[in-house]
Amino acid sequence: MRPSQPAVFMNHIQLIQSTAAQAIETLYGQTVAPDDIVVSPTRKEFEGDFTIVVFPFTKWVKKSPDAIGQEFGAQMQALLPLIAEFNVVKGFLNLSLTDQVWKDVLAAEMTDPNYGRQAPNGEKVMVEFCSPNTNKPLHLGHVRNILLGWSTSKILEAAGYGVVRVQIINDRGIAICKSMLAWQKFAGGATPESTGAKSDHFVGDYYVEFEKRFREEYLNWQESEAATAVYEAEKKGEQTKEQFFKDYKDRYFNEHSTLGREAAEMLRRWEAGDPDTVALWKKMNGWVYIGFEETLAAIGASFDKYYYESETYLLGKGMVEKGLASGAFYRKEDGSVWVNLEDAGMDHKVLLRRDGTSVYITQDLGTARLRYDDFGISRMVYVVADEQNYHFQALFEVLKKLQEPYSEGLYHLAYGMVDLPTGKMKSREGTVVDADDLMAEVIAEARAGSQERGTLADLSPEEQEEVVRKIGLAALKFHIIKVQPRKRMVFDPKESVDLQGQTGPYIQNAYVRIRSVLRKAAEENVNGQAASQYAVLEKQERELVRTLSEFPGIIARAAADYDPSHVAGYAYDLAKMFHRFYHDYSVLRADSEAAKAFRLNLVTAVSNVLKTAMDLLGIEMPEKM
RNA sequence: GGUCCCGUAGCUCAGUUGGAUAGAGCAUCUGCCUUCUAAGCAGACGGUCACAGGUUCGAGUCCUGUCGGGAUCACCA
Repeated sequence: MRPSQPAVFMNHIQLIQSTAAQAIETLYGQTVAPDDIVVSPTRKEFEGDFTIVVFPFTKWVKKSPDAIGQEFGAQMQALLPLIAEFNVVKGFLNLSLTDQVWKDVLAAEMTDPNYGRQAPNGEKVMVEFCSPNTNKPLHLGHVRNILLGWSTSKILEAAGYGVVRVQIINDRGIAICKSMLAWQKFAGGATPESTGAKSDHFVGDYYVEFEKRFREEYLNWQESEAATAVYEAEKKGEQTKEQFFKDYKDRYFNEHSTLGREAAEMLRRWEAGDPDTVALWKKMNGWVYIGFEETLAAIGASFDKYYYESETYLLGKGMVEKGLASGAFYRKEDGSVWVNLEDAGMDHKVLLRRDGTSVYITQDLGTARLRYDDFGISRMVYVVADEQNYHFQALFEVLKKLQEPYSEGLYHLAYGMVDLPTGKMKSREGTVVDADDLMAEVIAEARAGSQERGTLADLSPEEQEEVVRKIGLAALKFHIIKVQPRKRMVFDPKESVDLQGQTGPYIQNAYVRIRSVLRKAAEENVNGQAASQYAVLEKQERELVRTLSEFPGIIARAAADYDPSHVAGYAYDLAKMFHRFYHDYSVLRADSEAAKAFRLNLVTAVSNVLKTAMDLLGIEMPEKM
């Protein structure tokens, strides 16, 4: 891969900024940092490519913004021959670059398929995402997580980082024991093979079965004398029986429930390494992993390494010892170990229980170190829902106190919950949207749309299905990834299968239209060689080239912010601009050979950028649709 | 109660370090396919940027407060 030049867009703006700084020096005798001068792309209702805001200059000269704009524009033009002309509207100086500038950047770099991607910068970053529990299949929340993690990792790669993708799988604990117990008691030896069920769903069904049986058991118990006695003894004020037992559920599970006791007993046996229990655990987790792999493959995500909590949950004690030795942590009289995070605006946090066992954060300390030892990364990104904000804040502070070498490069990519139009997803109420079902649904919708149009008739059934898969997944993925991560989002299944408007398929369609033009161009032996003869660019053509020139900067910003939605928004804007151009102008029937050649290069560049941008979002492009 | 996040059109969302008349899509209505793919284009309709102050030549954006929604504040994970 030949890496592209550094961001041209930044170069043009930076060039104008430094020239403006020079002009300010000359005209007003002031020294200003180029970065402090506001230069932005000119809004489309005005004439020009870039705009300088001259309002701030009134500090130095007693003139109207218009007068300053005029004299400043003239000075800029004198200093920078690339500026063809300028105009002043209110306090805004609009500069137009020469056609030659735009023709040059288009020809020099934008027709390269790798345009926008930066050369390796030698830094390695790890991205952790997905990280499911093994008792249930993946759902819509995981889908958002996976899309964010995958996309962020692709964007970091494009920005020049070496990327390691990992997930940590919560394969232990009471949840999977519930599934194990329910299977043991109620399955009668059934397996995914014997029932034909997708294997992670099969295991999830036993988790649901456990919860169902437990609920029945609890309801029955509530009628007993023992339950009434507990209620009478412990109710608070005027609490009704119903309210009381709602809150009492966890204590019932731990103190009275037969199923609860059995599940807890199973967890104890697992922790003790009981061979039968471990064998059952391996069997059921094995089923889950097969199902997860199918789902991940369908989404199009893959990982370099899997970490398992069963292997990491005891890690971190050594680091706690180290922190004690260095005085970063302290031990209470009861033997528990704590860290004081008050200087970071937080509380004291326990790191080891008084019996010496680990807590959640202890494990993450050890895992962070393990990953550093495994890969030598300098940065780690954790894609985890925002309910864990406090945990990661604390984790990062603790790692800083331990002076871990990667501790300045930690980032929690927090994202908001996904709600449905009907409200929150609740597994207890069966409103969780399953990942496999969701993908099947959007693909079915794309299939229906495609059949209606009949544009794929000349493809084989397999090829048609491949196109339909790409379209459906594009709709789903774009719908989710276009929203800023930190925002809670409402996911309306009806809207997610929309194929028109601000959607993935809309962008795919722009690409497909270009591919069609390029196929025709090849048939007609049209190529881009005469492009340099093209004299005057149309306004829409200039706007397209300028927008293309923003692409490297967009990638850089998305990488710096860990925010794929920037790329999504940009891809949509570019596609929209292209669709309008396509409607208003013809490539292959342009007035001159020069125009034909120039436009061929232009749409080639647009197709490259759209394809790259969508690739960074984990979305594939079809050749036809 | 403390801390953090969110609040922009009927709905879903954009809105770079403060800059021009706050933008898209969906929905509703109206036009445009013998012409490179109409999953498209153009137009109409739709706003007290939650509210109130403040800073500024200029605030959706920054500061303070209020209201509404969410998360979190375990020797759970």
